[in-house]
Amino acid sequence: MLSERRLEVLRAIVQDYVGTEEPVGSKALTERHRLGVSPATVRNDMAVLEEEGYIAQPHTSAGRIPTDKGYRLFVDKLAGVKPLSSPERRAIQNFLVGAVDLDDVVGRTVRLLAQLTRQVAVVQYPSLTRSTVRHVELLSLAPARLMLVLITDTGRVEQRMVDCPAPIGETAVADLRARLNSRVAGRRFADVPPLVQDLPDSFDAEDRGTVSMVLATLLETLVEETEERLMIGGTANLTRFGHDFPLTIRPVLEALEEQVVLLKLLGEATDSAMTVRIGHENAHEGLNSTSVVAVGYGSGEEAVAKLGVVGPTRMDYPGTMGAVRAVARYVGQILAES
Amino acid sequence: MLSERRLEVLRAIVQDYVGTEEPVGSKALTERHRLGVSPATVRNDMAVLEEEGYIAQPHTSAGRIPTDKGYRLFVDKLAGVKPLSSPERRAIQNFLVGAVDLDDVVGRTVRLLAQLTRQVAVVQYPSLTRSTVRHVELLSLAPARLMLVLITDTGRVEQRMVDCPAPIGETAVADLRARLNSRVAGRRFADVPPLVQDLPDSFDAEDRGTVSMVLATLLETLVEETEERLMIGGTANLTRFGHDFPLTIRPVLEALEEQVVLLKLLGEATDSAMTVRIGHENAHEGLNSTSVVAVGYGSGEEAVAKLGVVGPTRMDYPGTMGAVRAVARYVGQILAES
DNA sequence: GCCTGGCACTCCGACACCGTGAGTGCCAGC
DNA sequence: GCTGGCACTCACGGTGTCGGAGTGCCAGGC
Repeated sequence: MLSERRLEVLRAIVQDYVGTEEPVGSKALTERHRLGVSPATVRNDMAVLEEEGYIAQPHTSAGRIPTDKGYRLFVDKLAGVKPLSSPERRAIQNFLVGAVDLDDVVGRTVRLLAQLTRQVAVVQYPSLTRSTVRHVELLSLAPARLMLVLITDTGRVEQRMVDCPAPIGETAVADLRARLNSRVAGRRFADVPPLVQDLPDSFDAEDRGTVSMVLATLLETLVEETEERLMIGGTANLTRFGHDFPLTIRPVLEALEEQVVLLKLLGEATDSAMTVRIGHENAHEGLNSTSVVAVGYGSGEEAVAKLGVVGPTRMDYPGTMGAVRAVARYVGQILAES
Repeated sequence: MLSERRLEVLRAIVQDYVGTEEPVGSKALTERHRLGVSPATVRNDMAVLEEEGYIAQPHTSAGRIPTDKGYRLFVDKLAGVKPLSSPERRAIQNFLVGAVDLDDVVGRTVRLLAQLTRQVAVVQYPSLTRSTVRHVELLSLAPARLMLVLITDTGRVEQRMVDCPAPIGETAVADLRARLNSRVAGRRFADVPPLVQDLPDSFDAEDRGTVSMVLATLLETLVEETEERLMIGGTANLTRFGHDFPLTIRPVLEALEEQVVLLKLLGEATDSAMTVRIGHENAHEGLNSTSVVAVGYGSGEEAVAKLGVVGPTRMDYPGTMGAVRAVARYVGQILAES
C-alpha cells in the first residue's frame, strides 16, 4: 500500500499533467503543490510510483506522466466528483428548457454536454425495452396495407408498414386497435409479448393472418429498437488533443462512426452508477488512448438510456464526471415532465 | 481566351495535383502527360496560367498548384462527370436494398456515399415542405391533452403534444380527425394551410379553441420541419487531408456540427442540377479550403431533399460528381418504391 | 530510518548551418 | 513560337551544437 504522501504526489502529478499536457518533474511539483518535502524526496516517491506502474516517463530524463493504472487509482481513490457551479447549473436548465420533441431533447443534451466538458458527447436515445407503451395506433392506408405506429412514454414514435396477407375491414382494424390498446397501453415493453399472444383467436378466421402479422411486426419493433440509436457531438473538440494527433484522432473518429462500438461503450455503464473506462480498459482498440465517462439516465428512478463523453485519458476527471452526472439528472427531469 | 494547349496544361496540373498532393512542376508534367512540347514551353504556359490566376506557387521555385479559380475552370470546362463502373453500381444497389425505414435509408446512404467518395457525406432527410400528407392521426392521451401524429408519403412521422384550452370529447376528436384527413390527405404540405383555415367554424363553440390549437400545431410542424434534419458520416476521412491539417480539420468539424451551415451549403444546390462550390465560393469561413458537391434527390421527378459530400478542394471532381449523382438517383428510386 | 542538498549524467528540443535537388525565369537560337 | 541552356532560388533533410529540465545516486543531518 502506498503511503499517504505518495498518493498525494500521484494526485499532484495527475492534476498538473492534465493542466499542462506536459510531463511533470519533481521540482515543478514541489513548487506548485506545497507538499512539504523537497524535490529529492519527491523523486524517490516517483521512483516507487513508477516501479508500481502508476506513472511512466516518455524517455529518460523527462518528467513523469500518469499511466492508465495511475488514472484509475486517481479516479477511484483520490478524486471526488466536482459539483458544478451554480451558474453552470442554471445554464444547463436554461439550455434544456424549451425542447420541443425527443430529437430536440437529445440534440440539446449532446450540445450541452460537449460544451460543458469540451469533449465528444454521446447520448443514447431513451430505450424502448424499458419504456412503457403509451399508445398503439393502426391505420389502413390501402385495403391490404396497414401502418402501425407505436408511441412510448418517452415521447418516441416508431412506425412500421404491414403488408397484410388478406384485405381487412375498417371495423376489424378499429377492433384490433382498441383491443391492442386496452391490453398494452401503460405496460412496459418487456411485458408486452405474453399480453397479446392470444389476440388472433378472437378474430374471424379471414382476419387472423393479418392480426398475427401486425402482432409480429409490433414485437419485431421491440427487438429491433433494442439496437438503440444515438447522437454524438463535439467532435471538433478532438482537435484539442496533443499535437501528435493525426494518429490519435483518426481511429477515434472511426470508432465514433460505428454505432455498435459506441453502444457497447455506453452499455457497460451500469444503471445508476457512473462508469469510467480509462485507456486500455476500453475493449475497442482505436480508443486505447481515450477515456469514456458514462452514466445512465431516465425519467423515473430507473435508467432508460445512457449518456457520456469520450475524451483523452488525460482529462479532468472530477469536472467531467460532475458535468456528466448533472446533465444526466436534468435530462431525466425534463423527460419526466414531458 | 486560353489556347487549347494551355487548358490541357491546366487539366494536367489539376489531375496530377489531385493524385500526388504535391505541387507539380513543368518537367514532371511533360513526363507524365505526352503534351508534345518541352518543359520550357510548359513553363511559359504556366506563367500565363498563373498570370490569369488559375494556378499559383506556394513559394518561389516550387511547382504550381491550382487555385480555386483553376478548379472552377476545370470543373466547368475540362472535366466531365465520371460514370461509375458497373461493379460500383451494383454495390450501390446492394447497399441500399433492404433498408427498413427512413432512418435506415438515410443512414445507409450516408455510409455509402462516404465510402464511395472517401470523403465526408451529408444527406438531408426528405423535406416535408414538398412532400405530401399521407395521414394525420389525433389521439387523446388525457381529457385535455392530445397527440398529433403526421405521416408523410416519404414515410416520415412527426408527433407533437397539444395541450388543449378545454377538455374535448372523444366524438369531437374523431370528427376532427376525419375532417382533417379528408381535407389534407394526399395534399402537398405547402398547400395545406388554406385547406384547413375554416375548420374551427364547423365545431361547437367550446371545442373551437382546441381545434384552432391543433391546427396551429399542425402548421407549426410544417414550418419547424422546414429546418430540416440531416445526417453526416465519414468524418474520419478528414484525416486523409494534408499533413498540415490540425488547422484545417478543426473548422471543418465545427462547421459540420452546425446544421444551419450545412443546410445552407446543400440548400444552394438547385433542384436537379449538381452544384459544386469550390473553396472560397463557400460562404462559411471554416470551409474555405473545402469543396462541396451537392445534388437534389427525390422520389418523383422533383427533388425533395439534397445530398452531397464535403472534401478538400483538392479532390477528384469527376469521380466525386459521378458518385454523388449515382447515389442520388438510386436513393430516389428506393424512396419511390417504398 | 527517512529526508535533504549536491553532483554528475542523460537526453530532448531549439537553433543554426549546409548541401542537394527540383523548379523557376530568362535568353538566345532555330 | 518552340526549345535547350543557364543561373538563380528556396524548401527540405541531415548534422552539429548548446542549454535546460530532469533524473539517479550518494553522503550527511535530523
